This record gives sequence, C-alpha cells and structure tokens, in this order.
Amino acid sequence: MKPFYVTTPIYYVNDKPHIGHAYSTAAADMLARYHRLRGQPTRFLTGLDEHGLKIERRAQELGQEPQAFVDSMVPPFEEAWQQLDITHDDFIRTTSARHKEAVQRLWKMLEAKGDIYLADYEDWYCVGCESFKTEKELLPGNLCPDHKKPVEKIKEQSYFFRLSAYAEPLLRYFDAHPDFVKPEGRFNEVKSFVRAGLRDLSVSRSSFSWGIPVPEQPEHVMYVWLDALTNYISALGGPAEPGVAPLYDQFWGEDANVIHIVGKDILRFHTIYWPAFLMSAGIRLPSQVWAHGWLTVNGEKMSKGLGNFLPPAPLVEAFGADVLRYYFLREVSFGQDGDFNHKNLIARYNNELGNGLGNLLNRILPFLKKFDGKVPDVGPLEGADAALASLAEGLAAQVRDNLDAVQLNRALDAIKELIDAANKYVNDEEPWNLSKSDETLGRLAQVAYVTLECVRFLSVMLAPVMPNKANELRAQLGLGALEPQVGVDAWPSRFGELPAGTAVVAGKPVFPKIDAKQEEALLARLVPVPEGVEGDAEKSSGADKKSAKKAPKGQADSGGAGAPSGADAAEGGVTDGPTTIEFDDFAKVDLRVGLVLTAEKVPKKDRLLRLEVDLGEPAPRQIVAGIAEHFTPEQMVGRRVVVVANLAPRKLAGLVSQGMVLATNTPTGLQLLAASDDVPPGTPAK
RNA sequence: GCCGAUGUAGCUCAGAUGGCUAGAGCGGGCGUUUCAUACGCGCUAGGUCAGUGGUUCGAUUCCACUCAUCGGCACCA
Repeated sequence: MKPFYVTTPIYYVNDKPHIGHAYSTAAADMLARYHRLRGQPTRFLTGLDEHGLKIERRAQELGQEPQAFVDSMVPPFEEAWQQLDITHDDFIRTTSARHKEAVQRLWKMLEAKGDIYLADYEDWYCVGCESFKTEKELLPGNLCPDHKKPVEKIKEQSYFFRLSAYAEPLLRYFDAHPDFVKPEGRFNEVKSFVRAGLRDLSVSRSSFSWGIPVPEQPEHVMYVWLDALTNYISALGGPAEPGVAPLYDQFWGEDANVIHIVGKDILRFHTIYWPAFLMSAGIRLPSQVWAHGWLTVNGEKMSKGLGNFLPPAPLVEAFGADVLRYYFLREVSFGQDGDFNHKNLIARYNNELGNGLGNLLNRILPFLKKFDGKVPDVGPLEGADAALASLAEGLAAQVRDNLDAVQLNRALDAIKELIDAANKYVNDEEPWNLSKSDETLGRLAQVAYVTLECVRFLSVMLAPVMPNKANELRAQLGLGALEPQVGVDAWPSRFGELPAGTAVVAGKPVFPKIDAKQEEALLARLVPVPEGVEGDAEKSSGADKKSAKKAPKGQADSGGAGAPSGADAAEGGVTDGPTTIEFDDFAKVDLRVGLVLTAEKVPKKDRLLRLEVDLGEPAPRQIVAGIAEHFTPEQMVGRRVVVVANLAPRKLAGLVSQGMVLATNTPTGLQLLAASDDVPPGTPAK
C-alpha cells in the first residue's frame, strides 16, 4: 500500500490559533484519518514557523529572548490541536536542532549543485512581510503595499538561489503532472506566473540573526522560505541518503503520496520555490499541493478590529470538536473561500446530524426489543433492501473516491445522501406497522438489519471527520471503536457485514438537538458583535461579505494565516505605529498646496492619473498619481491638493512624476488632503 | 492593461460531449405519517440557464463580442 504523507502549513507563531488554522489542520486530519482507515502507512505533520526578523523584534518588544518567546507560543497550538482531536504524528518546530541541521544539509546540496551564489542586494525591506520590495511595489510614502507600514532600505550581501534556471523544468513538470496543484484555477495562475519568467531568489540575510545560519557563513541566516519549506522533509529526517532516515525513505520515497495542504496565499512558495529547491537537490517533489480558501466569519473577514478572530476553543466547548470539524469541512467547498456562520452551523447540526443521522439510529433501535436487543439474522437481501444495499455500496465507493481526490465536502455530500436514503427507506418500510403482528416480524428483522447496517457504513465513513461521534454510533450498534491497522482496509465495501447477534446498546441521542433557547444563548455567547451593526443580521452580513472580498490582500488571511511568515499580514499594521523621525527630517519635506489644472487617465494603467498641478511655479508640474481607482479626471480638475514638492522625480509608466499628491486611505475609500479655495497655489503647508 | 475564471431557482451550488417537462441542498409554502431527538416522508420555486450576435434542423450547453463579478500578474512617489 502506498505510503501517505499529509502536511499542514507550519503556522507562524505571531498569531494564536484561530479557526483559519483549525480549518487547514482539520482538513489534513480528515485526510490522515481516512488513509489510516484504508490501511495505508500514514504520516501527518504539522508544526510552527518560528524564525524571522518579525519574531526577533516581537521578542525584543516583550523584553524576551526570541527562543523564550517562540517557546511560549507552542502550548496554545498544542492545546488547540488536542481540543480538535488532531492526530498529527509529528510536530515540527523550525527552531529545533533536527530542523536546522536538515536545512543546512539541503543548503549544501543546492550549493553543490551550483545554484547558490553571493551577490549584493539592496532594496526596500518590509519587516512585516520579511521580504524585500521593489521600489515600484511600494505605496506612496514608502509604505509596504500589504502592511501599510514604512519599509526600510537595506543593503547587504545576500546569497541567491538560481531560481531562474528552473522555470523551464518547472513548466515541464507541470505539464507532466496535471494534478500537481489544486484547484485547477490556482494551477493556471501558477503556470502563468512561471511562464512570465523567474528571477533568482535572495535566500539569505545578514541584517538580522534570528534564523538558521548559512553553513560556513554564520553571519548570514537563511531566507525564511527556504527555512520554512524544508520542514516537510526535515521532520522525516531528510534530506538523507537511503537507509539513513527510515521515515524519509518511506514517506518521501518515490512511491509515497505526498500532499501539502496550504492556504491560497502561500501557494506560490509551495508550487514554485519549494519544487525548485527540491529539483536542485535532486529530491522528488510533492505529489500534490492543495490550496484551500479563506474563511470569513458570519460574512465578514476576520480581523482584530472587528473582534472576530475566532479562537477554536470556545467553539469546541460549545459544539464539540467533531461537530465543528464536520461543519466547516461540509460547509465549505474545499479550495474555495467559505463562510463560518454560527447560525448555519447550528442549522446543519440540527438538521443533518440530529434529525438526519442521530435520529435515524434512534428510530430503528426500539424495534430491536422484538429480537432480544440483538441484531437479527437475515437472509439474502431483495427488493428495497437490496436497492438500498447497493446504493450504500455505491456511495461508499463515491465517498472513497472523493476523499482520494481531496474533495472533502463532496465526500460529506455523498454521506448525507446515504443518511437521506436510509430515512426514506425506514419511512417506506414502516417498521412500526411490521412490529404489530408476529407474521411480519421476519420482515421487521430485515428492515432493522438493513437500517442498522446503513448506520454502520456511516459510522466508518464519518470517522475521518467525526471520530468520536462515529464511535458513539458504533457503541450503540454494539460495535467496538474503529482501530485502524496498517495493511487492513476498513473502508466499507460489502453491505451486510454487520454480524447478526450483536447486542445493540440503545443510549442517549448521539446528536442531541439544540433548541431555540439554547441556540439563542449560544449565539449570544459566541457571535462577535461588530460595532454599529443593528437590525437584520442577514442583510448586514451579505453586504459585508462583498466588502470583505474587496479587502486588500494580506489582510484577510485566515486559513492561510498559518503560512510561513510572509503570509501573515493582519498583524503588523494593527499594533505597530510608524517609527518616529526628528523635526529636522520633517523639515526636509517640502509640502505645498497645489491646484490641479488638468487630469487624464494614463492609458493601460488602471490606477494612474496624469495631473498637471500649479505649485505657484512658472510652469505646472506633471505628477503621476495612483488614484485613478478613486477619482475621475473630472473630479480632480480644479481641486486644491497637498503635494510633496521636493520628492525626487521618478518615472511611472514612462511619465516623469515630479512630486506626490497626499491622500489618506480610509475604509470607505481614498480621501485627498485638501486646502480651501482661497489658498493660493504654491503656499507651503507647514 | 495582460492572463484566467465565473455569471443557472430567494440563498449555496450541480449539470448538460447541443435535442422531449433544466436539477440538488437550504429557506419559504402546502400536505401527510407517528417508529424516533415534535423527528421523517411527499408535493411546491411560474428560473429570459447574464446580454447580444453567430454556427446548427435545433443552444441554456459550441463560437464571437458585450456587461458584471472574482482571482493572478502588471501597476500604485
């Protein structure tokens, strides 16, 4: 049997766990549990990404050593995974000795291949992203486009990885492996990115030290992505020669099925950089990289400002790990964005699990009294019995195929079909009538058996998502808990294997209903209330959904928030203000009131407006401003704006921009800093 | 601007390699059973399958264009 290896992103320790992390991790856990049930050798890895300048600084702020700080972030994750019944086999930390050594081994392999070279690097650096930004990327005022924080000019020697050499090999690999990246749409994006050409990648830093030292060059630490991505093999003891690291040989061997579950925001790193590193080192690539979407909460993006950064713990307490896992894996089409909605969770719970599944068991168990509480012995199935049996077998195969293809929600769809079919069957066969006469007892036995066998099928198929509930169902059927064994495929395939004579154990409802009162109490306790929102919750959430989608990238990361550092964006702008400057620095800025004389769109540039601005000088200035998405040329002409007059001229879209128009970015849109009409053009603004 | 995707019932989405009455779940409405966690089952949505044009005996399904939405890249002093 093929070894199966599944990984989550290693989560950046800047955030405490929230449902975004929980979602990625639960998805991976569902896969791991499924493959174990199938009898495959299975390995499931999660862990933490603990290096980087951002961490170093955070620790400094807290007056802690970086190591102490990252150590303190481990327990919250371990607790969360325990609460959610996550069955990872290993927990990798990038600060662990085994990881550091592995990364250095990989480095040497890349170096030996000739893919590492030293060169000068100077550019703007964003601490939040832990990455360099080209000047063109920055927002007015040298702000990081993702974090809206000032970037810093850093010049240093840096080692580079010859990524440019791998564009062609990657494209060939993509062609040969049409399922390498999922969903398909994401794969297309990756391909077009690579087709556009790849630049060599800076893979070391000497400006800070919280990272893994480059071998023989300890003044350099490795670029965070090279460090972080390597976790997937370092946890197995790789890279290593055959025979040295058994786990690596098995789960990263040629025939292993290796799946990385990642957030859509870190897809590029996993599908371009990581494969390129591996190619360079002569190591096999992962089988598949699955990018899931992000969760909104009740229609709104998650953010600290809204107070809806949901930690999983209260949800687990309220609903249990099983139900929570079921909910978001069922609700969200895997690979697409989805919404975590408390009301909807309760509705699905009550309808699908309570009324549908739990009640199915409850409505048939009472009839077992007619058979001494034991599963009756029945002969070959015919008619409606056989029809349901073959439906169950067909659906089991379908669920299996869906799970093999990582179509988690589709698998749950198919499971729901069996629940419905079984309920309809009970309805049609009317066991309550059959139990009234001794003559129909034989038929009753058949109906009871078929129904119970359906529940047994369901108990196995649901075990990957709801391991505890599955076993509770089994307990009432008189069956033992599932215990996966390597080499033993426990997936249901043949209908009718529920042993006759098994003593059922009718118990309490497995999915007790949440009544209206309880629901109200739960919602009051669990749903974060955004400020200023009143009235119809549905309407407001619908409207917010739209705005959430339009949010700047990097601010809504949830599922992917676990990504190695760069992805983690929501944090920085919230807590840290801009650095302070001296008055002299400020005095250097020549701010003046300008009158916009003409304005026109720059052809082929969505965001650019070309302005001619009167600054009280002999000739008007040409200024190219990135405001076209917010203002039409007509709206600009005649306006008085505040201009940075002594900004070094630069070319934008082939046009020289001689200054910058100041604006403030509000939640409702861009606002220009203005002056009233009686201020003559050219008046200094300080 | 370039590239790609999407646009189907109130909501979330399936689907048709072109062909009689276009589907599911949820919600809403109506009916019905009584075994069960007042649960289940059945019926019910008058949908221009975004718009326009084309190919065709015939298109919602193929093609072109348009519009809208989303994503990637570019771009953003």
